[in-house]
Amino acid sequence: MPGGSDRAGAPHLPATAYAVLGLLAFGRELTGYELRKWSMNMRFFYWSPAQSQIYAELRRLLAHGFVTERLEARPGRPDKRFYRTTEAGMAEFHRWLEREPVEPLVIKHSVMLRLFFGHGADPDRLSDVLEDYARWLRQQNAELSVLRPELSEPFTYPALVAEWGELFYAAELTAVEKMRERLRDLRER
Amino acid sequence: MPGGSDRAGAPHLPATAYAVLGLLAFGRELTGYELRKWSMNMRFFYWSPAQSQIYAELRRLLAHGFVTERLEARPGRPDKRFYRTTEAGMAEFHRWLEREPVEPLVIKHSVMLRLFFGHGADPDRLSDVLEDYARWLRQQNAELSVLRPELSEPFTYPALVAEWGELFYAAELTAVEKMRERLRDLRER
DNA sequence: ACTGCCATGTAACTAGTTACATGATTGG
DNA sequence: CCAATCATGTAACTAGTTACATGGCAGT
Repeated sequence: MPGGSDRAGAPHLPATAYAVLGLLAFGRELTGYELRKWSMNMRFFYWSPAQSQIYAELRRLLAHGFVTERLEARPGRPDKRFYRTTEAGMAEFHRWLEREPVEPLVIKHSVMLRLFFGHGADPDRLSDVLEDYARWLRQQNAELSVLRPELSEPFTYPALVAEWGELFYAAELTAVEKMRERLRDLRER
Repeated sequence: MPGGSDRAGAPHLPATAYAVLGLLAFGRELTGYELRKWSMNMRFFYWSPAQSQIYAELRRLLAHGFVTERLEARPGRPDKRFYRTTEAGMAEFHRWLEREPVEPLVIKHSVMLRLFFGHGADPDRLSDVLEDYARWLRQQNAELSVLRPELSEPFTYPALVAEWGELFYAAELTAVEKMRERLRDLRER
């Protein structure tokens, strides 16, 4: 199928492919390297794929005809590769965005997982884990509040998501505080 | 290495293995099938592995000597297999819980992802996506509030996590409402 | 001189999913 | 009698990671 034009309806690529395609849909010509950095800015709400995975998705998108590749020769090392969406790519992006059913939320919340198994642990150690997590949450929020004002003009929607992210991390922080209280109660009882 | 006793420090199994081991650490003898149902109760904060994955992890835990297997013959079909933690398994469980560094939070938030790329979509369609998500969030919360009171005695910590889950979904719900307002503002402007 | 960033590439691996098959038992 | 549940098993696949290699260029 790759290489063809996927005339026969939904190719449902993996989510990572749409993430890459979506980044290119902002209209700029980007390299795999730049895409990787962008995808790292999405880490607040979407796990960042490995570098090798980005390159793999680009090859796949190219094979589907959803992007074009422009090569720039760099003597003595591999060509630099710039990618751009095609019309077919934009169409597929819109189809995904507007018609593809939304996949369920995926969370791997390792902190909750440990608290879930808390009966096997020292409550103080659990409280430490929660405190570490709270620190990390504050860090995320700080990074987001730096990032958000930088998102203007074509990035209205990313700015919206950044705001959502801040709400998310703030809410998580208050929940963590409540859990630490609960742990204190359990210990005192 | 499998088959040995992992005397030489941390074997770092994948998170799924610890989830299974942790469930067994509640002390009951369980089948793969039962473990799968339990793991589905953890879907609120930890993605549920496929059935085949649970069985694979059990084989791995067995090979590591972290669980024992008891067979029950069932004429005409495969033996029923009951699993139980060993001392080594409990030790490994505690090591993971208390000393293994906590993995970072993994989220694949498909709704945020779509909103992030919202410039390519009809705002009404985005609002619909958010509404669907809100409905799902309310559903999760309803299920949790049924589940929570059932968690007593040895399940104090799971109950705690259920409470956290409710806070999580409720907070997410208010964030979604705010995002829908923002979309309305964007459309009216 | 050294560090860090730019930029691509690949091999080997592991985690995980999908989809199917088997067949008994329970409950309406 | 039928559907759902119990219970295991397997093959084929795909998504994704880890770890390494290459080498130029910019700044301190």
